[in-house]
Amino acid sequence: MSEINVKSLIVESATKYFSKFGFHKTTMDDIAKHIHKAKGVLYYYFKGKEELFNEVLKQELNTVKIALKEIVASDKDSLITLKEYMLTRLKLLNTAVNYHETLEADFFGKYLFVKDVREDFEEFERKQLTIILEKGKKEGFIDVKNINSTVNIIMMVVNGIEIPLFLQNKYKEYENTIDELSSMIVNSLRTQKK
Amino acid sequence: MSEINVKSLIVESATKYFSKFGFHKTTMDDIAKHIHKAKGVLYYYFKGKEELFNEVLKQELNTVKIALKEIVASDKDSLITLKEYMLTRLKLLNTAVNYHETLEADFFGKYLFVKDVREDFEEFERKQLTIILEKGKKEGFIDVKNINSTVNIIMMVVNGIEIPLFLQNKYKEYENTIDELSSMIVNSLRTQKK
DNA sequence: ATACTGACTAAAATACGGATTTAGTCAATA
DNA sequence: TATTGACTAAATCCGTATTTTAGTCAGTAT
Repeated sequence: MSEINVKSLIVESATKYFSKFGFHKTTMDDIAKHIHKAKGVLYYYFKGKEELFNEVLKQELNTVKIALKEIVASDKDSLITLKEYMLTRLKLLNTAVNYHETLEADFFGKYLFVKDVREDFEEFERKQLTIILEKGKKEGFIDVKNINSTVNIIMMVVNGIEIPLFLQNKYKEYENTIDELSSMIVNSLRTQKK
Repeated sequence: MSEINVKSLIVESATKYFSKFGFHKTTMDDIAKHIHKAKGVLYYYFKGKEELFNEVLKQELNTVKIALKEIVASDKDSLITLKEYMLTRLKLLNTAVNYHETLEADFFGKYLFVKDVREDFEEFERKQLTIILEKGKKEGFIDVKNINSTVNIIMMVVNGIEIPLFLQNKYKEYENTIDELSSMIVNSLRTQKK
């Protein structure tokens, strides 16, 4: 029975509950009962509920990270890569319900304990975008004076639309618009033929 | 005393209070006392608190509308007009505190009574952007296949960044990024020289 | 030492009743 | 038509009692 890692069982169960009911409506007892253990064992593996949630969130974002890394690593035209990156990012995050819950962290004082994981993800994204833009610049497809500032803009746009998209469930409705928005941004970076 | 329009006195006073304390922290009595009238008189001119707030919000947005109309009516290059439109829009809305309060309308069930005014403003903006793009298309500066769809994108972007900008007071911090974002969007619409 | 239990505690969330505030009404008045 | 101010009903506030739940820990088993 304990040949299977209990810690990962806990995370698995926690993922189910947090995803379905959210952080507040999930109790540590729910999770413990679900894996037929006493509640105390959760505190053997995790400092507390917040740390456990962070772990779940981290794993959720990790699958997104992996997919995005793959896109960035591809040897396609960097303009295509950028568009794919944006579309995939939004598509995958659209199903990341625990991430959705933490969106409130930015706008209220809520979910402050999730700051580290969110910042880590943001840093990751900045890095990937920088890689894409640098590659594009080197190859001559992309023309930007200041890469860092361009990254800021893209981050601002993709972060900005998250709330209407995810918290108001408008993703499907706006899918087309998102696609065209991505194209638009990519176009504005395309090296002009003079 | 009543040669001056009492209705506008009420709105003036209401504007002060709503702007300073917000909708919930302002009482009808506050407003009435401030103009040395009995509370009942407010209900002679307005159906209730919500209608009064709507009137205040309407006027607040109206000054923005007027400024934006002026920009759209100018005979500058339509690409410049578009950029000016976006920057002015954000700059003016940044100080529209009652509008800020209604931003929550979108993301919670709160402030539903403000729906009409918000929708009216959105319609106004779509109209202005359409005018700019059509003019640009006619003059050959702007190259878009579908104007309506481009309007959607621009609306999505400018609406999207409102929350971080206004509710988190990041306007000053992001002023540069906003400027570059506007340039970027404008650039993506610029007719390519082939 | 490692993994786990389950009773225990303290803190947070919830429920509730009573007091207070406040939105909205209306008959009277000028 | 414009305004008053007392009145009502609804919402908010507030303290408190109750319940739920996060987190602890001494003890058990392996």
